[in-house]
Amino acid sequence: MKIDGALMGKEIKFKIWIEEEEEKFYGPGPNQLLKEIQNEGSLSKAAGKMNLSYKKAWEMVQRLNHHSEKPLVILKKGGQHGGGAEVTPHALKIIEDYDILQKKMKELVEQQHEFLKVLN
Amino acid sequence: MKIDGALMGKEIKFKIWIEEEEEKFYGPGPNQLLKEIQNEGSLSKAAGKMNLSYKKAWEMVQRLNHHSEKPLVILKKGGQHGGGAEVTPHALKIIEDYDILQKKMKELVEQQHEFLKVLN
DNA sequence: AAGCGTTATGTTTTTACGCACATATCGGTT
DNA sequence: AACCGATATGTGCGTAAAAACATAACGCTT
Repeated sequence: MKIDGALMGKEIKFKIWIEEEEEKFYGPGPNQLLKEIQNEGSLSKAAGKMNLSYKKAWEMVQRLNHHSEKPLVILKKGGQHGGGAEVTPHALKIIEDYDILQKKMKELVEQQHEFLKVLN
Repeated sequence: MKIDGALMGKEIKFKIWIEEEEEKFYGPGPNQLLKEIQNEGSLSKAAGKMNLSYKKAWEMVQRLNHHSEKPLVILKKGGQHGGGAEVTPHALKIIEDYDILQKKMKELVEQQHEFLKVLN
């Protein structure tokens, strides 16, 4: 059986994000960053895993914390291992919710994808 | 009754597009452009309505036609009115399908938006 | 107090992109 | 054949985004 979507190489893609006062602060990037921070316990290592400059990662964290009542990431400098980063329980909740919405969107798109046939 | 989404100014936004071989060719911009072309019968006027340069609009049309088996826009140069632009029935079908998907996505997001509460 | 690894921040360089501008082309009308 | 309005296409400039580079600050350990 032929699957149109794959054969013709056309894909429906989408992106979800959260913004406040015209500023985007949560999306695919920050979502992944939070997960990496959770794994690594370090912002610089998390950035490295994502092929992201430390600076951009740091700015992401600032935006995240700025737009949330309670901090999502806690950064510590100095100390035994030079410092570190950890995510709060609030962050875990947001990651989960974002992933759920992402999944539902994906299902919706896949249901609907036969409209690409018009392009043939 | 308080509506969290409005009060805290945080919004969930999304975008859908179609791409082929890493190249985006259909999204909110082209979708609106097709509608404007249908109204105006002219690519330059359609571009004007969108505050878009003629060049960018023309490139959009090239991409649209390039990635579709059958043309979505027919451009004519010269003649009584200097030329003109019109959309094909295929374009109308795509516009419709895109708008439907857009609407369903919007509904899904609105259902799900209570997850913003975590940010308070 | 010296060392270490990480966070924190500034400066410079490069790249990408939009945008204005200029000009050519076409074909029906007059 | 001159005119007109729209399509067709190239070029240079300015700005903004991204990347690269440099350096400071911190606090525990030894």
